[in-house]
Amino acid sequence: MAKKVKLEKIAIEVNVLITAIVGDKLEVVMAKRAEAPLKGKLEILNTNVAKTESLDDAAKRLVKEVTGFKKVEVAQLGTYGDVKRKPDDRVISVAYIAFIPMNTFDAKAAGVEFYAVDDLIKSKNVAFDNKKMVEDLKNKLKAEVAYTDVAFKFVEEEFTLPDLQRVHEVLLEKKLFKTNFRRKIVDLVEQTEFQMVGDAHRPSRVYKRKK
Amino acid sequence: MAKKVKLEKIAIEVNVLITAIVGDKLEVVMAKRAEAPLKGKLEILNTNVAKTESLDDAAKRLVKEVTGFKKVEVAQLGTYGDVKRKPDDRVISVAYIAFIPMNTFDAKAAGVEFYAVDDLIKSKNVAFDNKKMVEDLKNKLKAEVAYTDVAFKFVEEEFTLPDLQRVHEVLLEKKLFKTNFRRKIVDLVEQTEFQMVGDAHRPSRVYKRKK
DNA sequence: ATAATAGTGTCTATGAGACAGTATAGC
DNA sequence: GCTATACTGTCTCATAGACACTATTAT
Repeated sequence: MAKKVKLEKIAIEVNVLITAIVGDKLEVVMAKRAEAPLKGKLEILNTNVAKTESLDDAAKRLVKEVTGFKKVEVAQLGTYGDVKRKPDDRVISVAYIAFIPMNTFDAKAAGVEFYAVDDLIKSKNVAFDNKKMVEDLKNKLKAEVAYTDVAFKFVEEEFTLPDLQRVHEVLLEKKLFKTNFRRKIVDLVEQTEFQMVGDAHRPSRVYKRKK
Repeated sequence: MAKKVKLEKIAIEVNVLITAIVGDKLEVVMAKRAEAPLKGKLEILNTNVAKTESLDDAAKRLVKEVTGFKKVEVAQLGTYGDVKRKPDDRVISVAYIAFIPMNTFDAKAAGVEFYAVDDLIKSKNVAFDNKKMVEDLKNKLKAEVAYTDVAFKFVEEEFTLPDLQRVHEVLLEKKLFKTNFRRKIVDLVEQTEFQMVGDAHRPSRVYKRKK
């Protein structure tokens, strides 16, 4: 019954979808390919994995290089291993999501660019199977926001409830009522002694997660 | 900013957690290691990936070899890439779940053995990081049963509602009320013209999924 | 008839959805 | 004052939990 299979080493890389809520859109950092194949098309940031680093560490290293952050949070999205996913070589990609809290990363200053996930999904300019990864990203976040704490990863340690609500709304792709949203998360957060000022309206209170 | 990284190919393999509901337990096929390192310890079935097959195909091939099934359903669990996850070589494992509908696979006849997930998690006899994979399996299924159709993968195309309920109960690790369970899934299934006979009690109707 | 499990009807408690209202900032 | 958004109270309706009841089979 056992079948003989040729044992060859296959190249492996890590792709990282650097992801943030920008305005009222879910966005991800993409790069224009500088070389053939598919020169000029958009691709997800990627790196090789060193012999001496774990997959998680490779993903975090890439994010730190791009953002300059000391600490980054990543989660696996999935591993993409179709034979012809890249035209030339056989490369298996372990895709990670990196969560960037809103308004903490100046992409322009870092020399990279965010793209709206919904635009990428409609685009014809995305390289390899990277559109599939972006779709999987969107679907995974949408599914998980309802029953996990993933939304907190898109805000800083201290945040306002309107901001946190916006994260939920963007990921769920629908508006929520303030009352109902707050009722649902009130047990998970606690007020700090701060509030946001400077806007021409009632200031929002600053909260943090309850331990 | 970019860092130079030694480019070496790392070995990759596919692990498959062949999973079924057996009685009122979640179980998975494990094998006793015949060779060092960790000879005698239990490990998840695994295979190399051929240059010409996708990761999914490698996982399905392994399951077909073991079960003799023509058609198998698999889903990715995650990819495990710590540097020292195996003592000798650097091997990255892409772990898959294979769903075996209840009472369709005679493990003894196939020369393999099911182990209860809860026992494995308590055991000191599991090789490498395979206990982590088993834990992840359990947690993923428990989380997903509530909001996905994963429970249907553990029953055949035609099934009884008591069986489907048992799948939910085992994965959720709690008893459910018949009425409430049926109310929740009634819209997803339709009765066939069959029923189960032979038991000393009222026969259960046979259902199938609604399209 | 008895035992055992399948299947149903329905009360109640909880939580989600909707909306109206009040509060507080800048201008 | 006006405008804009933060925040709160509460009604209603849908769904989940609990439990009592009936149905049908083998022995």
